[in-house]
Amino acid sequence: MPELPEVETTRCGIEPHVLEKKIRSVELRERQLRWPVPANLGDLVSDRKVQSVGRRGKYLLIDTGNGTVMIHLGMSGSLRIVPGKTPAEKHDHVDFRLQDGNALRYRDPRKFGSIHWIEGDPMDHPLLVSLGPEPLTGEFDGDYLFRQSRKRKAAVKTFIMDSHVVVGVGNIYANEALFRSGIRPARAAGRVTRQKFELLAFNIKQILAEAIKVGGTTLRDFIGGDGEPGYFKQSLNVYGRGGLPCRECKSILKEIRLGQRSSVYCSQCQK
DNA sequence: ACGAAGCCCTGCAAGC
DNA sequence: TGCTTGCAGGGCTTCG
Repeated sequence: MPELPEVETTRCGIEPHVLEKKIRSVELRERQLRWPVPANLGDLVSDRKVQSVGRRGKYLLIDTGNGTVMIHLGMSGSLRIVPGKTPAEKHDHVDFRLQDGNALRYRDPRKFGSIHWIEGDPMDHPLLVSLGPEPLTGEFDGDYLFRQSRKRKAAVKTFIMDSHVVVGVGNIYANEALFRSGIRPARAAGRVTRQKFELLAFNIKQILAEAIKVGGTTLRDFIGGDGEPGYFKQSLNVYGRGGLPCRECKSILKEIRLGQRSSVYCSQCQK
């Protein structure tokens, strides 16, 4: 389940292997993802040289000069570099064959991901144009969250997971950031104090930055490996620990559902 | 404008 | 052991 740190780790991992490289051809084995992959993607990018590998939220942006390939990994997707002859396995849907003999391989068992072709400025694309700020920039802080949340009755956890508020805060890190900040996930966003939002914004940045840092140490796995950054083993305080004792105060962690997402919190530590 | 619910898909776990 | 059922999950879309 790629969250923003995994997407950024993926971006860093593939960048040195595709930047300035020419795409020779594209093999589409499965076009039915979240949205259909353009059938003529191969024609559009063949013989094009990759100009940059960017990211906006959880969308990867591969600029080929005449347009941009926009890739989302959904929750089970991965992108990795494989030697050209590596046989495709069951869920390996797309290969971008590179001039150097390697291929950039897209795998996505659950097909929640997507691949778009964008001409013109990718930031004008409907899926990107109304996204909230990047969490690791100065634009995102406690004051921003406070201002955006006034009169909002939605649960604060749902609020910070809304990509129109801020991008890249998935379920796992939302749970963890709220725990660290001492805020109950179900609390109405409009009733969270400015001070608590300062803390929350700080913790979101901290957690995402930590995860990206750890992900960076496993970059070698991107070549030929399974493409799974190993940082996931990091100890989580609440996510996946419903019914278990809180690591801080030992009381039993509660698990509820908010917006159809599992939410775990400590009723002692979080108010 | 906001919020709640629905939907897409597959692997895995639990139940029989 | 093998089959069936249920569920998780990102995020867009639809409906109220």
